Amino acid sequence: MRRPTIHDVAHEAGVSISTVSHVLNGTRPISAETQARVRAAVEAQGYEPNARARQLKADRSFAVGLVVPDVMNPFFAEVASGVEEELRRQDVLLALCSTGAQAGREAYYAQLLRHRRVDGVIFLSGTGLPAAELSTLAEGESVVFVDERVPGVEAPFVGSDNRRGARLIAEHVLSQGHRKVAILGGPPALWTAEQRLAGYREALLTRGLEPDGVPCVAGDYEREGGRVAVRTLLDGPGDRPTALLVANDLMAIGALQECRTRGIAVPDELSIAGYDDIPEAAILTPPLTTVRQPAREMGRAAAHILLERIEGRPVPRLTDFPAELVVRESVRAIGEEEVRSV
Amino acid sequence: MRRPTIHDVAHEAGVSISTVSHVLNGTRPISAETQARVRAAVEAQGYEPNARARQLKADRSFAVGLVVPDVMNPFFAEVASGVEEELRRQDVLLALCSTGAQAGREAYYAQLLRHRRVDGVIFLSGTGLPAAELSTLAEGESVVFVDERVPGVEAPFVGSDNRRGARLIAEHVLSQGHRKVAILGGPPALWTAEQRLAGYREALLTRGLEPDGVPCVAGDYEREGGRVAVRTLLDGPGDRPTALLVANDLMAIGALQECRTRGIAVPDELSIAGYDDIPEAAILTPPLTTVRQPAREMGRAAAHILLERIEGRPVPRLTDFPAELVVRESVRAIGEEEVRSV
DNA sequence: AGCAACTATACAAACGTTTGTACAGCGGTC
DNA sequence: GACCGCTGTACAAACGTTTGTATAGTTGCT
Repeated sequence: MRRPTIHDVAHEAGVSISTVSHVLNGTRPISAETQARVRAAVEAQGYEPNARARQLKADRSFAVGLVVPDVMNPFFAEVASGVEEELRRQDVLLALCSTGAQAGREAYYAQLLRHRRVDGVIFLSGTGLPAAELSTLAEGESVVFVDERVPGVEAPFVGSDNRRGARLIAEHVLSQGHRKVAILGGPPALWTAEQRLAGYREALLTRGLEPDGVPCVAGDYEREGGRVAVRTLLDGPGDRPTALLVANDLMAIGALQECRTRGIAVPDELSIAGYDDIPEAAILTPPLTTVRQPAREMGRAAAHILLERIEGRPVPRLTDFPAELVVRESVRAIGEEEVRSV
Repeated sequence: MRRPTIHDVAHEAGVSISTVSHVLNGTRPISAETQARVRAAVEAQGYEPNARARQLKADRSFAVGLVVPDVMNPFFAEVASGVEEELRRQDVLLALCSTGAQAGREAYYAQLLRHRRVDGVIFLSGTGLPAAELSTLAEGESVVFVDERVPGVEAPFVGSDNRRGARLIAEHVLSQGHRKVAILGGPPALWTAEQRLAGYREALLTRGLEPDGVPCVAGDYEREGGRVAVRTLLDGPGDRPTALLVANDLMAIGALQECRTRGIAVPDELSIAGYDDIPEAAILTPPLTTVRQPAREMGRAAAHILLERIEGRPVPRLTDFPAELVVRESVRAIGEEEVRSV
């Protein structure tokens, strides 16, 4: 049973196809009786315009891609959720592309999305793919980058002030008296990782600590990676640190797990600070002190900007959200006695 | 700068457009020299076939929709991840649709996806939308349901044995000596909720308990919902239960939080059993005893079946994965003394 | 009565492919 | 030397819309 086309409707209504098109789109005045007949025919046949034909004609697909390292990462999931929320308001479909933080897959999706001629792409890169690669891949499409900035790329960017966020939390742990801190950073190729590191170092300097003196290892922003990275930190030479600055919450969770298996009490023996404020952060034991980024808002903003840009309207080159310190219980003043609440 | 079309390439190579098409698709033998000239022209112009035109002609969009209550729910995120993984192997795009478990949005997306003529839809319903609604909405599309079964619908279904899973975990807590148990169920309209409830009751009967005698409230499968639901359970008449059967992990987390604020020790004073084995389950304090569903596999299978069905090949009506008991620390034998491991 | 200015509709081109059909050239066969 | 079959290519139709242009019918003005 073939689905009816505009021809079938026109035939049944006894009018031309252009007339049908015009009544359906309201593109031109059509007499009331003709409209009625057309609508009746549409109803009778259960006609629905063929979106594919429409897309060809309009040279628009009413879909945009979202390239993201991993939807299972709660932070990315929240960004994705915000993106979708905004797109839905305009009946635009979201093509979800998870790269697993693999450069090959990121390139694959960039290419696939371009070949498919989606109307635009939101990039949340997780691979540090160089700007040159990305911008040729994205060439011709409207693109906006979110969260993770790719230096040297000219597209609009939506993010939050990672440097300031990192500084805030580092200052917080230092203000609690910690002098022996260690850093568990993100993938060095990533801009956010670099920014957060810079923020930590700023805070250290302010407190009179030599940044190059603090142990620092690079993680991969994932739970298991955080777990193994924290091992090298804990097994490293010198005294064990009293506080850990971890560049994202997922790795902080890994660190927490490692501490648990080693029997290191958090925060009594070791304070741990995270970044992102994913939903899990609040339900951990102990609840994680971290930095909140408005992930959903960022997703929404990115989608909004992309949509505006697709429409040809001018958009901001840079949209910056504030990052906010969230103090919970995983960071404690040094030497402070544990207080059992029950 | 207009993107080149097949005409431009044909012109530059001095051949007809059909020749270009045939060399690009290998649809017909073309002499080596002609091929070379065409490829050179393609290269020179940076030609890329217009997917929209191709889709119109082929009457395929090479995209499928995934309707899901909420990507931020880790279980659904994992299913989505599996779906995407499978689709990627065939260069099929995934349109992500989050309904927020709202029937209106579920209907909206079903309609949008049909209007957009995606090649198929994977439904993970979260609203208990009646079969009649859904099947008309999905009419004409290839559809497969995953995880959440909609009774009375004829489409292929991929799920896991919720009833057995629930029975397993209920038997586990009962085997630990608990007699005063309470049930925190899922949304009554949902099939999984009903199945899990049935499984719990089976186990209760086996152990000689009267199912109607155990307190039972309905939750919404979400964290906050679990939290408030557990309140009514804890504040209910009669003795406080010693064990809670919670129909999914998210609600179990909510229950855990509520217990923490009330100062109820888990599992010492109250055992809690979950369902789904989301990644968070393992990192909670205490780690959650729960039932594992192979979410990623289910997603993969659903995508595979959908793809097969789109190709017109026969597919199984029912694909059932096993559910598996995961014993961790949130359920403890009754009366057993707490043993501090450190 | 004739013409201008509408209004409502029809016609046909265009969007960029894929693919069935036609045909030109050519070597081989009787 | 006419015919057959084969290879390589061109032509044109079709997919289902949207939209610019043309036209028929009506009204109103002089």
